[in-house]
Amino acid sequence: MARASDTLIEQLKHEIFSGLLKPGDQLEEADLAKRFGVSRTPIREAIRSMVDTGLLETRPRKGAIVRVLTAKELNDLFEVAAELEGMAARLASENLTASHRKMIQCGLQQCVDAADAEDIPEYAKANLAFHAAIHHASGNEWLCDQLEQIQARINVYRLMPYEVVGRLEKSVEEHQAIADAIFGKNSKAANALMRDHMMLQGARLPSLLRAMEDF
Amino acid sequence: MARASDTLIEQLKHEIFSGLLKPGDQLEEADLAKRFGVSRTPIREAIRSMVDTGLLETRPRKGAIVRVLTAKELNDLFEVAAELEGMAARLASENLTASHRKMIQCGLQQCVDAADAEDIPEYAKANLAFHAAIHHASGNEWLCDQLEQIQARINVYRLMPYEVVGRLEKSVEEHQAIADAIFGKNSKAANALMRDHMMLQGARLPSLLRAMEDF
DNA sequence: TAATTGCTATATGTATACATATAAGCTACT
DNA sequence: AGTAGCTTATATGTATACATATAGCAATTA
Repeated sequence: MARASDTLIEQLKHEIFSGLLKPGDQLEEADLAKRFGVSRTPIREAIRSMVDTGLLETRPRKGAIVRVLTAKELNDLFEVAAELEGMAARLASENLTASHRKMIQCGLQQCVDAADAEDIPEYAKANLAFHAAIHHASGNEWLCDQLEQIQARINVYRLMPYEVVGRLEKSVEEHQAIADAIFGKNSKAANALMRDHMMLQGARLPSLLRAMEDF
Repeated sequence: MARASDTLIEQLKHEIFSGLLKPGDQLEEADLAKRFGVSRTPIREAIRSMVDTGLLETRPRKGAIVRVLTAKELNDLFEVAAELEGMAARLASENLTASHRKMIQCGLQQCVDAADAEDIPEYAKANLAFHAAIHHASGNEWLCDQLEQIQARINVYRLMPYEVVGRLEKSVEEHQAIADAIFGKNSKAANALMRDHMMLQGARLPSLLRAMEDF
């Protein structure tokens, strides 16, 4: 049997990503214990873990809340994400194998299809798949882990309908260019294109933050 | 009063960094509870936290051990460290303030002094101070946190006398060049020099790993 | 003699009881 | 009426008791 705390982490993450729990919402141990039908012990372990990964924050004697990021913190996060995504693209281009090539192409195709259908939620999924394929293609496990954590933190702020249809087209074009660079073993271009791609995402932060304040 | 688990984390980290606990050593909850005079609860929280930061690892139902890194994992770690250190150097050069400049210069001086004295443990400390100064100068808090975690993980493998005196001289020269590039606002050079500097560290990995196997 | 199966010891995972610090609300005094 | 101090309620932090799964070992059989 899997550990209860691990299950809890998954469920809490899901509630955060789906928007049920918003930044700033408080998590009371007794509440959660009743809701999930377990004792406070695994709840505490799950909270502790999520604090360590930066999804939650605690004030001493004041419990845990879903972490609220300031504009600067979000910006810092995107800056690091852009750097590491660029690194992944570079390494993927240098170490490309046939199977990884296939996975990247598959992710790309999902993006194209979702964009054609103008299906934004689907595009969000496809986008993650495309990036994850590149992460794995880098061959650096530790880099994958880091990017996964960063993605999780960014995703907390991704639930509002921030994608405009026009942007989808552009995003697909950028993805295509990145994939081409990787497949063409042009590691420098892959790195630069990916970084630019991420920076554009980050540049939309101000409007993202303004949208958040409506809640 | 600070939380017991936080104190425990510090103490356990210290034991790992000082070599009392070596990679592969098992941590039994009951043992630790007796040794530190607390119950198993804060012990478990501390272990959990250290697993999250990658210092320990657990097998289900088999408890925690100090994480053992394979050669590839250490290599991956250095690869990411080099990228992020390079990023920090670049940002430091772009956002340099007077006070940060002073801190970097201070760290550099400590390195020079320790190298002159051929004091290897002191040099290790000075080295960390120099790098930490650059991390902070980047102005990116999240980047600082990441680099701190990575440093901690690398440091587990840093207790053996791996520094030869000749290397100290070279390391100082490299530090000087990096500092010059940062101070001269030459962000591209700062990035490249720092990456090369870190890569050289990583290149010494094979001998490092061989040394480990003696234990 | 080797392998398989079952038992037992032990360490992890969970629940609950207890301690304690903080915050809020009330009362009394200025 | 406002503020200061005390009291109480509540949520966090810790300890301990209980449940359970796994690993090691031994005994029996092929």
